Amino acid sequence: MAAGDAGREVRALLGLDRVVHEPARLAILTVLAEAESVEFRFLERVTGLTRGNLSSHASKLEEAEYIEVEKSFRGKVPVTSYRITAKGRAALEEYRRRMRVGLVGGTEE
Amino acid sequence: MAAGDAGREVRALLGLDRVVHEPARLAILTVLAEAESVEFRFLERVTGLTRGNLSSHASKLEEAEYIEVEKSFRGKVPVTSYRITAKGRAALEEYRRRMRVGLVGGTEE
DNA sequence: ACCCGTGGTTTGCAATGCAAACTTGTTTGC
DNA sequence: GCAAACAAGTTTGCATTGCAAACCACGGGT
Repeated sequence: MAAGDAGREVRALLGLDRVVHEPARLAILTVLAEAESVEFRFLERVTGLTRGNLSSHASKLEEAEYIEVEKSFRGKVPVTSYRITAKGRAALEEYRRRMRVGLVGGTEE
Repeated sequence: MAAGDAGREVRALLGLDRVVHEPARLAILTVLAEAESVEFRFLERVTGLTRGNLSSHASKLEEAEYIEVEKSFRGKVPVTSYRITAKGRAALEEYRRRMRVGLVGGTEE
């Protein structure tokens, strides 16, 4: 019945950041937002993504400068760690804001 | 620091219904969820989508049986109206639930 | 008769998500 | 000490899909 002013909320959905909107990347950013630094293997386990997908989504987040990558060695084995950037955190916050606005009436009826 | 149990919430994101997840379709469903029946032109205005996109997204929602289409005439001009189905409403509710779970900590820090 | 506006649908292209194959290096078995 | 298996990611190929632009059908002016 609030269809008259649904326009504003609904358009918030249309403006969602596509980079963040992809579930795999949203999952990655969500995890990174809660820790200083997260290792590839940990992300793999916690998200359940395959290595391939995790790798390519991480690359896309890196291109967008939403995360930073740190490559090092633990002993002799390579370890890749990720860290969310300020830009990434801002994008995630904005995404959440928009999504919350768009999810109007989730509790009603 | 709640990274230990982040897995459950994060995986909720990975299970998001792709049909609903597309912003244009989420917008359409959101509007339809709030009214008995909605006309094409109204949807066009309120979402800001082009006719082409609106038409094809509506087709996809119809294929998924999330909405029903009613074609009629107002005088001599064709009018297409959409109505959300029970299945569509359920899918939208489930989507919102998952998204809310996944959007953990949106207010913190 | 012709052009314009309304109400949609179809088409073509460029982007992208996913899984499977590949790469680089290390450890283990014999 | 050499080959096979394993670890940690990355790259590739394909099939899907979202978007915009072109298209179609029809009624009303002029």
